[in-house]
Amino acid sequence: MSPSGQCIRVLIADDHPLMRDGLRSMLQPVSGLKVVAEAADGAECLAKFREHRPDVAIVDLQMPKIDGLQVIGALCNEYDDARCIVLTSFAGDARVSRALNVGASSYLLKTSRRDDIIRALFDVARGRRYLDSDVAQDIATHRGTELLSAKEVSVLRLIAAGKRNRVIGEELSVSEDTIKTRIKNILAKLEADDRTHAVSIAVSRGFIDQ
Amino acid sequence: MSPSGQCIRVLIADDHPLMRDGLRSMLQPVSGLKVVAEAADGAECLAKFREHRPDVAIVDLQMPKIDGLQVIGALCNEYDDARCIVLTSFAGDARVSRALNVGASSYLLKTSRRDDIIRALFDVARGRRYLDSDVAQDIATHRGTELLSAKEVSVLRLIAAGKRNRVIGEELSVSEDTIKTRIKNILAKLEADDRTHAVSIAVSRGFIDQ
DNA sequence: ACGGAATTCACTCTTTCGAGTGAAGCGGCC
DNA sequence: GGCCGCTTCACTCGAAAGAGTGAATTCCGT
Repeated sequence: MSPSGQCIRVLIADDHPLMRDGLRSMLQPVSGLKVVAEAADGAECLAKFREHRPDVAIVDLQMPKIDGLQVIGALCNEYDDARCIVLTSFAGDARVSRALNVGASSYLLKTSRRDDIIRALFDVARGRRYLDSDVAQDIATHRGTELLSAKEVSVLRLIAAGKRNRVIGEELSVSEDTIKTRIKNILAKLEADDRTHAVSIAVSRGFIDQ
Repeated sequence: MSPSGQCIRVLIADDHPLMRDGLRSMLQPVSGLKVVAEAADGAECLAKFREHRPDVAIVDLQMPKIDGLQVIGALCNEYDDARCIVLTSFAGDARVSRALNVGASSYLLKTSRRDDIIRALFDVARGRRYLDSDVAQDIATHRGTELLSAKEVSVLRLIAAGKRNRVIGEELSVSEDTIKTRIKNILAKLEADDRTHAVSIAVSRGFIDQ
């Protein structure tokens, strides 16, 4: 059933004690699964993974110290057979894409049903990917749309902070006209009506946080 | 220990199965507490509360069908002795204030430690209020700042949707100049630099969602 | 090396924003 | 009644934003 023919060994990484309790009590009664470690932040997650080498790690994206994305990236880099499942509160195609790009095998929402989570665990342990139909739908919807470049995201963040184009240009060491061009491209890519709308869309789709 | 001298009877309302599991398994071993019902949405929460009349209800704010705020408002209206604890993922002084205004006795974040949640339950069951130091700090910081009026919030929502002042005026059936005045007041109250900044602040402080 | 995409900057022109100011009606509260 | 905050509307004016175009540059993959 698991790569080792025994139980699938699971690591849980989430900064919410409640969520860890919920996961553990959900997985406990399932035969073929065994929670071997828990972590409350990114650094602890890395350490516990290296110590226990679980078959699957369930990782929240927003964690103290080290971001979940970085943790997954580091683990997948370090171990070819690392299998990570993202379990987070927020959808948004950009977040999903980034997670899959750094090596995650699955992206689950915390609203998921028990069955989906358990099925994802078994699928991922076998080396498959598992995507929720909602989540898959989400990326499919925006597949044609180009993701924003890093520079465009940095502009968006400064826009959200209330900076004017001239100030943004100074902070990023480019001309105000360049900022205008970037914003024009951002508006086109996000199909936004103006800068404010763009920030709203970017937040809901996960390009920028908060 | 509880109002009835027996166990404190608890209702859990949360649309996340994981979170309900976590709460139940956290509260189960605590003597003096007993989870008597669970609900996965607002309507179910109302029904289960009326059926079981728990001593304390732990309610998530974002739930399907009926919003947590409305549920708490209805319950506190219906029963003088209804005690509700908000347990949610998001901080933000506006959200906290609204919850307390409709009758909630406590506002906890899902990042809370087990001890805090259990202490809140016992305090609230005794008719006291319980506020996390972080949360209390949050409202204290913005105490001097006036909350936004309903009309101002409606303008903010339309701004976030990318509408221009003229269009917002048409949709709300007032003149564009009135919209400008409202925005000016919003910017002053939120100490925002421009409309985009105002939306960012409003989202993070819980005046508008998503 | 070549083509293409991304990036940068410039210039014009119209619309929109936001500051500043003033004024008037409405409602609650002391 | 009088104060105060909310709401409404009006008018001016300068600053900022966004549309539209064009063009040079760098970087990347084939």
